[in-house]
Amino acid sequence: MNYKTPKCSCEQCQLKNLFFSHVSEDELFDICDIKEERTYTKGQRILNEGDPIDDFLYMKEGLVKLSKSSGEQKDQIISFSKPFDFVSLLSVFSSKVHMYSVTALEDSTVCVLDLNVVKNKAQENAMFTMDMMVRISEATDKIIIENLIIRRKQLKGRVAHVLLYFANYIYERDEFELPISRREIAEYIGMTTENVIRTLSEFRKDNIIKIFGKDILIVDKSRLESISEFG
Amino acid sequence: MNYKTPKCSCEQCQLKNLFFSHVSEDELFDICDIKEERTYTKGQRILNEGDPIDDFLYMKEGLVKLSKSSGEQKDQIISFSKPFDFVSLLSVFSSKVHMYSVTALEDSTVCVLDLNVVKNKAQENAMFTMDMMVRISEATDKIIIENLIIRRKQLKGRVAHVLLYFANYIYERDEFELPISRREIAEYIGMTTENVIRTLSEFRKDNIIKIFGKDILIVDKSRLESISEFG
DNA sequence: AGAGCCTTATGATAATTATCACTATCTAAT
DNA sequence: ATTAGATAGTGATAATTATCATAAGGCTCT
Repeated sequence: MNYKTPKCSCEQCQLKNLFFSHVSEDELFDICDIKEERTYTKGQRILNEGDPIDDFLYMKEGLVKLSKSSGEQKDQIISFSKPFDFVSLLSVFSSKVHMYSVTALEDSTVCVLDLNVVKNKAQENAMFTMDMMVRISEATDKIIIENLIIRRKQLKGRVAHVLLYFANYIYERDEFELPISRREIAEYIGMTTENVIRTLSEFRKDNIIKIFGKDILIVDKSRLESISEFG
Repeated sequence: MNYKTPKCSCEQCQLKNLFFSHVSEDELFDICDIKEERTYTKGQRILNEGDPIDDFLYMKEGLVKLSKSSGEQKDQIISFSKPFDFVSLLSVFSSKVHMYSVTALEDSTVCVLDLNVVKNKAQENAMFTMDMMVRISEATDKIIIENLIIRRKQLKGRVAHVLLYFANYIYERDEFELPISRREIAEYIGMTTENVIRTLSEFRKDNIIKIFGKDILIVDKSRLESISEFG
C-alpha cells in the first residue's frame, strides 16, 4: 500500500469553493464522507493508461504529468496538472478506462472521490454538473491550445516556451527546479533529448539562462520570450 | 442574409435521439421551438474566432473545419466536424467568445439553438447536462488523441494518415473527393504545402493512390496503412 | 478572351532536426 | 566505496523538412 488515507473535514477545505459551489452542506457531506487523500512521492505512478476508472481524482498538492505511451517505449507527455486541476479529467465521464498515465513529478497529494458517487450527484444536481463541465472544457481547451502553440514553433522556440511555462504558469518565479528530465521535456515538445540538451546549453552560453543541473535561473526573460515567439 | 430558416419538427428528427435522450417531450418542444437551421455553401465562414458566443450549434449535414489563425496569415486546422458533431463545442460553456473559426468545406447545414435556452435547460436537467458533458469530453478527447497521433509521425506518415482519416472516418469509401486543398492538409498536419504535394505525388508514382485533382482513389490501402504507422 | 489570382506541381538548395557515437555525471543499490 | 544504469552533455554526420524559384493549370471577373 503506497498511500495514506487521512480523512479531511470539507467544511474548512478550500477545495469546497473551487469544486462544489453548487452543492449543499448535506450533499457535501455525502461526497466528503467517502473522500480520501493519497500521497505519492516523486516519480510514483498514480494511474496507468488502460486502468479501469473507479475514482474521481483531483490535485491537492504537488505536480503530475499526463502521458501516453505509443508503442515501443516512446512516451508523449500531454500536459501537467497542478493543485485544483482534475487529474482523471479527460476520460472520466466518457470512457471506462484511463486514456493516459499519470505520474507524480513532485511529492503530490491527490483527493480521491468515488466516481459513482460523483456521477450520482451529477445526475441529480445540474448546477454541479454544469460546474464540472465548464471546468472540464476549460482544461481540455487549454491542452488543445497549448499543443497548437508548441507545434507552430521550432526547436528553440519550443524549449524557450517550456521554460517560460514552468516559470510563469507553474512556479511563478524565474528561478526554479525543473520537475522533469531533459528527456521528458523532449517528450512534451516532440523533439529529441539531445536537441533539448543542446538548446539549453546554447541558452546558457548566450547568457539567457543559468543551469545547475535541474536548477534553472532565467537571466534574460525578454530574450527568452522573443525566442519563444519568433524562434 | 446567407441562410434559410425552415423550422423542423423535432418529433421525427433523428437528432432527438442523439442529443436529447433525457429531455421530455415538453422540454424538447421548448428547445426545438427556438431552433433554426442554417445552410452554408462550400467555403463560407460559419463562425469567426473571437466572435461572441450566442448560439449552440451542431452539424446536421456536410463537413466543416475548425481552425485558428496564429498571427500573420498562418492558420492551423484543429479538427473536422461531421453530422451529429457539436460545432461550437469546445468553448461553448467555458468562454464568452469562440476560440476557433469554423468554415464549411462542403455545403453544410447547421442546427442552431439559443445558447441561453440550452444553458437553462442544462441547469435544471442534470441528465441532459451529463449527456452533453460526455459528448463534449468524447469530442475533445478525440481531438487531443488525433493530435498526438499526428505529431509522432513524420511527413509521409502524416499525409498517409490524413488520407486514411478521410477514407475511413469521413467518407467510409476508398474513393473520395478531398474536401480540402493541399495547403489545408499542410495546415492540419503541420507541414508545408510543397511537401504535402510532393508526398502525394510520390504516393501516386508508387501506385499507392490515384490522383485526379481533388479526387483521390486509394489503390493500395495496406501499403498506405503501413506508411501511416511506420513512416 | 484575357488578366489576375490561387492552387498544384517540381527542382535545387538551405535550414532544421535526428541519429549515432562517445564521455561525463549523477543516483540507487549492494 | 563501487558498480550499474540512467541522465546530461557534445560532436560529426545523416536524414528530414523548409525555403525559394519557377511554371503549368484552373478559376473568377470583367
